Amino acid sequence: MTDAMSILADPTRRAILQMVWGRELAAGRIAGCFDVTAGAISQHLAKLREAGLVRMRRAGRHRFYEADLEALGPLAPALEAMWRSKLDELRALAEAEQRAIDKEGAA
Amino acid sequence: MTDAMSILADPTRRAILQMVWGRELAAGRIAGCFDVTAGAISQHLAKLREAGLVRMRRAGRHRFYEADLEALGPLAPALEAMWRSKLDELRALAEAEQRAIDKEGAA
DNA sequence: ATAATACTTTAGTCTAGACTAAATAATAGT
DNA sequence: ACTATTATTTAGTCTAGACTAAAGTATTAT
Repeated sequence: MTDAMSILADPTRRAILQMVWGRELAAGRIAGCFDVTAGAISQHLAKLREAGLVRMRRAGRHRFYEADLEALGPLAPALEAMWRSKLDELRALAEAEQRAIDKEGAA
Repeated sequence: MTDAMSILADPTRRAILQMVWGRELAAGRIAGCFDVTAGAISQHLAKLREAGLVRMRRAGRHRFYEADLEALGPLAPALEAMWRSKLDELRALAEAEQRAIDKEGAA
């Protein structure tokens, strides 16, 4: 499970990566956004780090994580595109719903 | 396990996808290239198909599979790049070995 | 009809890995 | 020193999913 694809198969790990995409974030801040325990998130962060997909920096009792876009290679633009199209998808869905509501109101 | 990333986490499935990248191939021809049973490969093909990552065409008692590059979206170029750089990697390794042999011969 | 070929499906096993709770480590404040 | 805070590590559970062997489904050939 050392290759990037296997690491990124887990949805939680992808969500983490998305959170630290282009900005540092402390482990606690990350863990706070999920339903699972801090321990579980710490394990995910360790795997991301072992695979070299994120960098870590200690500061006092905090540990800041950030995505390593270089290390992701060709996957970096792919992920960005997927996340962007996911957002586009949701937006399109919302618009379709809005149109349905408008139509209903006009009837 | 319906998302493309989870489907592609499995190395066997990635190898299959690579085999049917840009050319149709019968299930049997594909299965022949792996150590696992034909049943196992059939299961992998079913998953790839359910996820829409490959297309299937019946012809007599054969079933031809081919990658659906459209469906892969942003992952298509990423995979191509990864496979290319993998090949480049292997080539570089082979050249390094050749240099080592040459050097040894000269000593 | 019978048999052979090409695949898939099913039933059941086994393991990787995601999770929790609790213990441990390291730093900072009082 | 003691306590709180931040995070990791460990031990152990539970489930998804990859695999096999065997049975099932089509299709073609004799």
